[in-house]
Amino acid sequence: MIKNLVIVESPAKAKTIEKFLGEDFVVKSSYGHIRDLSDNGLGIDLNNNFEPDYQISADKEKVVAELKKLSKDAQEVWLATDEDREGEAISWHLAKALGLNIDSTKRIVFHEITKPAILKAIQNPRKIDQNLVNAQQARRVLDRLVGFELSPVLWKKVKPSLSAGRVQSVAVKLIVEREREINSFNTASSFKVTADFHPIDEKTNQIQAAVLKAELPERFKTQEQAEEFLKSCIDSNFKILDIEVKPGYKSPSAPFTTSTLQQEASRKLGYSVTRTMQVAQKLYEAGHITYMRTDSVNLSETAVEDIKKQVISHYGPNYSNPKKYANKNESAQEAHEAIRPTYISIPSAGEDDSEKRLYDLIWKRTIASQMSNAILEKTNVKIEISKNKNHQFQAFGEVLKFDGFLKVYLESKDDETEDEDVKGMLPPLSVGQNLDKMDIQAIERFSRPPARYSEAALVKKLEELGIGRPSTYAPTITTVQKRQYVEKSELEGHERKFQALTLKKNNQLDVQTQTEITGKDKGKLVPTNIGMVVNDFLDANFSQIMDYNFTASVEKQFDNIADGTQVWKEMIGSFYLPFHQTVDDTLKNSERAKGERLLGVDPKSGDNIYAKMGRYGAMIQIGELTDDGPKPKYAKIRSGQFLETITLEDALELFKLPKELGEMEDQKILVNIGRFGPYVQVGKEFFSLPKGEDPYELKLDRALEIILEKREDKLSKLIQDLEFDGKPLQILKGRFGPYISWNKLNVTLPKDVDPNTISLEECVKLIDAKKANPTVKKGKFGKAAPKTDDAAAPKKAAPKKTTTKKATTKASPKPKKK
DNA sequence: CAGTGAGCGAGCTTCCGCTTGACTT
Repeated sequence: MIKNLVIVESPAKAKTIEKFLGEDFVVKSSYGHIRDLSDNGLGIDLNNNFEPDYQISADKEKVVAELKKLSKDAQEVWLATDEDREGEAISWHLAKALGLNIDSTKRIVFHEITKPAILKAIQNPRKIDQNLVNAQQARRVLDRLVGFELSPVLWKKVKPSLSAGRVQSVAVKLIVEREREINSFNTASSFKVTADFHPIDEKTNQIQAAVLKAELPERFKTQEQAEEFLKSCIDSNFKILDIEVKPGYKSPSAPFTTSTLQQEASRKLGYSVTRTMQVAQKLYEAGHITYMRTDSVNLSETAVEDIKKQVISHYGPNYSNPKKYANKNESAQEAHEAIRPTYISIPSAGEDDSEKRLYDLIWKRTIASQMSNAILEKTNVKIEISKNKNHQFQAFGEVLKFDGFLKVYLESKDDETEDEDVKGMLPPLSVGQNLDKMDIQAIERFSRPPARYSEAALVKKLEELGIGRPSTYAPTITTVQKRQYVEKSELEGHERKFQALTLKKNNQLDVQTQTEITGKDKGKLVPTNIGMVVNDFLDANFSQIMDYNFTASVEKQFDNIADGTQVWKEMIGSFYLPFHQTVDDTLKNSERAKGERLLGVDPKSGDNIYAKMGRYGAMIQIGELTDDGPKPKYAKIRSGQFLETITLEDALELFKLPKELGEMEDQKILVNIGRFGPYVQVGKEFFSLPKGEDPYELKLDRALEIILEKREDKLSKLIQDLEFDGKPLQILKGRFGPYISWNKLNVTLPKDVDPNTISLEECVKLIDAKKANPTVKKGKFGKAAPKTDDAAAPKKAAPKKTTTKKATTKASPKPKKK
């Protein structure tokens, strides 16, 4: 018999709260949502005013059963899920699933896990807020409708198994549009002028050792203009025209939210967003940090107080500046605190290096957020050029007068500024002072296209648009890559020439052509061909969903539902009817989307050459498919090439394979690209090219090398070479020990059998046994279902939702035995 | 595994947001 049962969402939270509440309270966790729309079909009754069909999620049946038992036993049940839309819905679903009274069950909320906050919550229970629950139902139903109506359109009009959704499709759109901005970017070059001077002592006229670095605020468009300017410096005198000193300051950043933590961990530690979340989860479970999925920058009062003490004792009272940060983001729901160390007095925590580094980052950011501004003194110096009054050099100086929070932490920036102006201390200077010129340089610089999104930069953008939630940022990025809409870039870059003009101290003008590497980009998000085709199709037909403001506008309506000023089913109705009409129209009227583009004409045959999507990916086609004419020729596009940018020359290049390299053992050596990548072929033997090797560049010697190497590899794995039923039967060394390979069937040998002496009869027995009882492949990742299971596989009783009708038709097995 | 790109049809795929483990190969 228990007095009080409290249900929260996270088990780690349950443990902490149980300690605060004492022995009259048992605290359990629901592990997030426990019910969801049925996954058998749409899960929404369109004929009954969008009535949702909820079911207990398969992996939650155990939890629900346990909670049900405990709640029957308890005198009082307290629903303490998070204080936001989803949390309210979880409470409601719990009440429904556990059979609790919706009107009398106590609902409590807190958004920080501190003893006073919990005790206060217990003092102030309320009822489940049905309006807020309805707002969540609207959100859920809308997402299901959008996802489950759009995806099938893609299956029919683009390719099977694709997906679309309110969040993922817009994420892909951002990446596609950015890539197009880069493609259409016109690089312009201009000349940036920098100069070094020595100050001259006003009394003694001595040239001093100190160096003053200056630059011209304007840039020159042409080399001629730059040269002309440099020449005007030859006989000029230089002197200080003006010195302006201004105070400045820098403020610390707010404590971490999920999104800012992902960004900083990416910039400072090089973690992917998934890695950041995994490491943070570990720290959270160990009790080192507060909850890591949050959109709030708020710190609890006790935390602010603790941090203040920590700052004063470590750095002194001058460094302390306790303050509250306001959330910039309108869509924030602030159910939790910001991400901070649970105990700020512990400066280091974590099991391994990656945990320690992330904790360190969180600790510093948290401390810094409650510290004083850094105070700077900024100096701007103007330098006169006696023979060229149209221009003035400028020098910038920055002196840190008080470091403040910079003692602990400085936020990084996304764009590594190319020629960052070195702002340091300036030498002592005075107005009217003469300067001695050293080298003056005019270097050609190129304008840069916008940067591709990194994972974390995409998260930042999505958050700004109010799209997605802290718990979904990392999964969304995984999804768009899993669907192969987006890839991580691996661009090597190429050389580019630029001009460097130097006016030497001796007034000689030196002109040099130098080279730099440009266009190198690794690990950034790049759209694939299929990503672009799907994006364009959705954008053309479903502009409402693809609008960056779509989420914001439905969020406004969800807010109205939460306020009780809008009825959720009416909101869904007014969205769904026109939306569904568009789906129908698109299915009926739109062409299959292939991203087809006419590249030009084949110089050999005179046929048209197209770039387009085929069943097996992006390809180039020469000639048209007609009823009677010759078949078109096809070639697969190479990775890194795009349907929308590939040139005719590059396309023709693709048809240079298959290529004959020479002969060996009276057979031709061919090189080609197959379904599984590039390979070399001799007779009936195939050899995959090692990764990174270019089949177009492959030479005969290297091909022979590869062939011999691979043959040796195979030989070293061969233990016995036998024959059975007219087909070779081999005993091979494999990753999981010795195995039999025969007729595309692999059988691992039992441990007690010697692979060197096993007889053919024994092998056949093992093969027959395997055929009679093949191991069942289960597991949800089993995308690559083996196609060769000819022996009737006793499929495990179909997991869910196989209607009886389907089951009976399936139950009569089609014997395909040979 | 290895020169696919036609068409038909059955049966499958799919969303977003809450939470953690249990699983591969």
